[in-house]
Amino acid sequence: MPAIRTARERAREELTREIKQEARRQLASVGAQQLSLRAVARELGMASSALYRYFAGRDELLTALIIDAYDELGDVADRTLAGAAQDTPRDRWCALWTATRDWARANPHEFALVYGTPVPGYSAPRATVEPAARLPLALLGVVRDAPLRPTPPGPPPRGALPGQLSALAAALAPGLPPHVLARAVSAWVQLVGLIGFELHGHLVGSLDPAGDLFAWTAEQTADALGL
Amino acid sequence: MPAIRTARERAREELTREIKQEARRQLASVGAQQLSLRAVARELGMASSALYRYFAGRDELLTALIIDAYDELGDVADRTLAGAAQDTPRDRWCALWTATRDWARANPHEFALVYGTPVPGYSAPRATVEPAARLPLALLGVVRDAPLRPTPPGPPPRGALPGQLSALAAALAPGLPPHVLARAVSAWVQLVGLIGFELHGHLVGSLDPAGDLFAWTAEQTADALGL
DNA sequence: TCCTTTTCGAGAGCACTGCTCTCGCTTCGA
DNA sequence: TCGAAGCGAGAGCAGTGCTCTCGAAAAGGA
Repeated sequence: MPAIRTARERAREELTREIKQEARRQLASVGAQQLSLRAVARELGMASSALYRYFAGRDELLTALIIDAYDELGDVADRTLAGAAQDTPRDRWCALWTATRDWARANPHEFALVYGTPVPGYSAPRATVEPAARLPLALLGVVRDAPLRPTPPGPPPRGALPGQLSALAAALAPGLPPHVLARAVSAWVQLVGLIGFELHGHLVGSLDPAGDLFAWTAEQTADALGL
Repeated sequence: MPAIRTARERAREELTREIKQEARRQLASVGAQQLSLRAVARELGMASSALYRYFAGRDELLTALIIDAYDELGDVADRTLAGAAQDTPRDRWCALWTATRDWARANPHEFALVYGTPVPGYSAPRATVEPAARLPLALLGVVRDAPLRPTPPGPPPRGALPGQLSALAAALAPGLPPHVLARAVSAWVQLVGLIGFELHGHLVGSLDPAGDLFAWTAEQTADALGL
């Protein structure tokens, strides 16, 4: 019954949204480190102390922004896949890569917030793991649902890795060979790592602009997976 | 003539070193974000304002720490290669990977400082690029000096990438085929990306502990390079 | 309708931060 | 020897996250 709510509840929900919205604006313009509760309150025309009625502190506000960022990236992935339903799996894979990079370049601070250095003493709350998994799940879904060319097995997993891989496969992609799953994880690391390198300037002077390197890496990983 | 210096010069050098040392200690314990000039000064028993005689500000102090961290990582790489001079190139490659991960796990805040989200509005000064290049150069050196098994060429580089790769090859590893150089770059991204994922908790619950995944990735990249 | 309980916003205040400026003291070099 | 330069300390400014209290407003039971 979302219609019959007290005026207080509606106001609270609206203000919570406005606070997040303004915080997001500041995040986009100055980054997470410089995000200031007082500045958010100032911009909203309220006392900074009043903000604590809605968020327990800076960390909780940042957590909300992290979840939003993960969800937005997950939405981008879902939309991309929906728009490429008729394409080959390989094209869907590359489309996901491109969409992720485009989002990251358009929202560098949001990308840094979720895939960069965590804020100190901050450990991701439970609520973040589900939205965080959306992008890797979308990537894995393309691999899972595709007819894969056979690929050479590569180096054998050792130690705890075979168990970890089979547990992961059982939960997410039953039937996927372990070495393919391992390569999918590698691809995910490459996707995020390469975007991070580009955004944080580690490629400046050698491989910047990185668009073509990025496209090559997407194809390289698709090859390795047998897509 | 480093012997004949005024007392002032010697004191300045020593204090500069002590400031960096204390800052490093704080960096290791609380991270870059929480690094406080005032706390450093307090610990050294001096007024915070006096610190500005030695470093123009927090950013400059952080830059000094960044350079130190890159150099320490470079030293680790050099020492590792020196200690593995008799090993096969493949073993040298894997030893570099392991040493890098070990250093990162022992110095997570330093790793985050150099490979994590840059501080806001901060762009790496010229002085950092040379020490920053030491680890990738060491990795590339192993590949350059090794007899490589022929590997399938993989997807062709397009757009600006062939030019970037040949310029890079000309400067660092003449004669290295472009697709091998591209894979070396990919491997570098994977090395740093995987360590970042592990340190920042992105693998918790699925592939953590990540030691065996890491070893597998090292071997996988070695295979791809023909090592 | 009244009255209690809960919710809320504002303000003051605390303990911090980075950074600047000034004021004396010490050291250096001509 | 004496002026200049380097240096440390202190006060101060503007900003931060966060807490506490107080009065007003809304909510809901009697």
